[in-house]
Amino acid sequence: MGETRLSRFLDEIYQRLLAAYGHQHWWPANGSFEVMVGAILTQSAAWSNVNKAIGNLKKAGALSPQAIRSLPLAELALIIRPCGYFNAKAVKLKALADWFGSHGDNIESLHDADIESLRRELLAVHGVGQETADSILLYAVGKPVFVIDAYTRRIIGRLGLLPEKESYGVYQRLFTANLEADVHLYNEYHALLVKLAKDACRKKPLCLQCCLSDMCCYNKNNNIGV
DNA sequence: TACCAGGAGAAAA
DNA sequence: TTTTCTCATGGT
Repeated sequence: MGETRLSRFLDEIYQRLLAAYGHQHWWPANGSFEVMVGAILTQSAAWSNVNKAIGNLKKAGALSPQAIRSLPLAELALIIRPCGYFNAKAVKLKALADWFGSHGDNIESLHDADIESLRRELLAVHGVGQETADSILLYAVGKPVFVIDAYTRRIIGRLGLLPEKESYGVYQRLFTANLEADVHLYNEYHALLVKLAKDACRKKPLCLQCCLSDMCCYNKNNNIGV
């Protein structure tokens, strides 16, 4: 990756966010399988509610791939009820546990797999879309994959780098083509974007908090296409 | 009361 | 192929 104005700009964003918020210590979970479960449960759900559902799974002794596979669907749904969409997510968790089982319930077995084939496998699992697959690859498996979510779109869109409705792949390439493929960097960068978006004021479209407020409309000011 | 939260799959157009 | 609908609890 060459040093470009865009890569310097993305690095500047990262440095400012890190200075403003510090390390985020993501993903907030104990172990890789808990990360995978959280990635499903957090779909269109507030993390506080996901925490309740994960707490319920722990209390029920059901936070393992074996337990999720063996629990009756209705019982699993009841356990994860606080995070919403519980019937749909119970089906998704079972599909994920089945997939993990096909790898021997062993995260180590995934470490040597190449990213693209592993991503294709995950996308074929019911309930796993691009964001969920990439969250699992980055935060559970430890692959250098940049996660794009609604928060990332909102911030990058408001900075003027890309239209908010641009495709997932284009958003992902914005980061991967301009940053070193580094697991720690991708981990922290995404977490910091989420932190900023949660702090930002939704009622003011260009209010991105003080640390980035002067960087808005980068594309217009610098005439750089991405 | 209404809106939103660390999406994705299925159905309809 | 693209858009719309559905899934649903809990906090603000």
